[in-house]
Amino acid sequence: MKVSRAQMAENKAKILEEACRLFQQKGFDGVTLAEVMRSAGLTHGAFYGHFRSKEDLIAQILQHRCEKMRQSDVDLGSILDAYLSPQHCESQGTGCHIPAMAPALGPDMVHHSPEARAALTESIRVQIDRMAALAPAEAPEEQRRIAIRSWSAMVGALLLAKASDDPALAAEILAEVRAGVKTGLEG
Amino acid sequence: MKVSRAQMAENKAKILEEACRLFQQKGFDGVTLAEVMRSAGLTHGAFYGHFRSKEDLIAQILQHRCEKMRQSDVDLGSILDAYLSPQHCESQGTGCHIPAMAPALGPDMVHHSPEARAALTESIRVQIDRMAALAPAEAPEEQRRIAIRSWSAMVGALLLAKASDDPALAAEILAEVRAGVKTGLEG
DNA sequence: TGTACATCAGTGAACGCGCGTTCACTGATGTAC
DNA sequence: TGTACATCAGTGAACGCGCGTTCACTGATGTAC
Repeated sequence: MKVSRAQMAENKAKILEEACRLFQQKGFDGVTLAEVMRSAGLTHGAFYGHFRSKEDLIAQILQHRCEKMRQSDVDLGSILDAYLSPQHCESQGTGCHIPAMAPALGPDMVHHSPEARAALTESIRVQIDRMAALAPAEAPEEQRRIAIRSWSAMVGALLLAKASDDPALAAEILAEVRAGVKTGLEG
Repeated sequence: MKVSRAQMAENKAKILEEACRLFQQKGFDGVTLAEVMRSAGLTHGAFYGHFRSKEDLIAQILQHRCEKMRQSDVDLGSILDAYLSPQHCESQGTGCHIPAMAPALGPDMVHHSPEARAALTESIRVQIDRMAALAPAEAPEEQRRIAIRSWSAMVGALLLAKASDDPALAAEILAEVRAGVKTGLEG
């Protein structure tokens, strides 16, 4: 049953969106293609009409996300709150962006395709630049330093909070790092 | 071919060691039991003489590491250098400890057994306490804050550095966070 | 505008490989006499 | 101390399940006349 071109584009977008959400939640190996396609409301066979392989999927997701990041001028202050909130740490379903994907996909990036790695690396660069622009107006190198330290702390905090089985400890880690990063970004 | 009790204990220790090294390098799903056993110089069938399952293996490793951490009074300053050095980030083979495992295993900890999760959570607590003890002698709560922020930044930095396909960017991230943490720990 | 047909997105059964797990067997260990 | 035997750590072939991938088929789309 062929569908209209518009519908097909919509389907592909839906696959990308659902896959992104699931990878973010469970990591690359923790998600099956069948699961992705089911979430997108299709059968697994249709997958290969849109992507060459699972590896190709992750590369396209990262490229797509990186592009989106470049375009949008989000208020990082509010991202910080959302990103490091206990709710986000637990549910993760809402929103799908590089900051949230990094802890889930970073570790086994080594085994992914050059395309995927390049896209994630580029995302890291963009993220650092964006955070640097937010840092109090000192020398640019100092802004960059603050950005790198803040961003690292955010990624590490989310990872540790997710790994912890104690919600209180997780909340403490997120709160401390959120406070620390805010102080850093306010000078 | 039965082996002596001493040899058997040695074999189990070797399995734990090699598995730890491999998991740290490639993550839980990236390593097969056959690979672990081959590295330990045994055949894969022998695995179930020592562990109930792959899941049991990761739990025992984390418990073992946590215990070791509690006992040893390592100089964290030197750990910091080693941990955040570009060499360590790339090779990873040398040394096998919670700080280095956290970025590799943290993300999919959600899917592991309660035992494994508990052991890792306890390790996070121990690590925070140890770092807090190193922070300049202010109020204990302030020491703890510094420890959480520093440790998060270290974990995040290692993760981002590993994810990056650009060695220069990786080195920069590690260097900046190393410098930042040092400053924080020195007051 | 209406009809006939080629295209091709999606379906779902089937394939095949990899990996965790099992099991019958081997032969060295270590104990009982 | 020496011998006979039960134990059991390790071996390696085999199993079976899950998942990425393929493929023959379907039927709606959209184009050509």
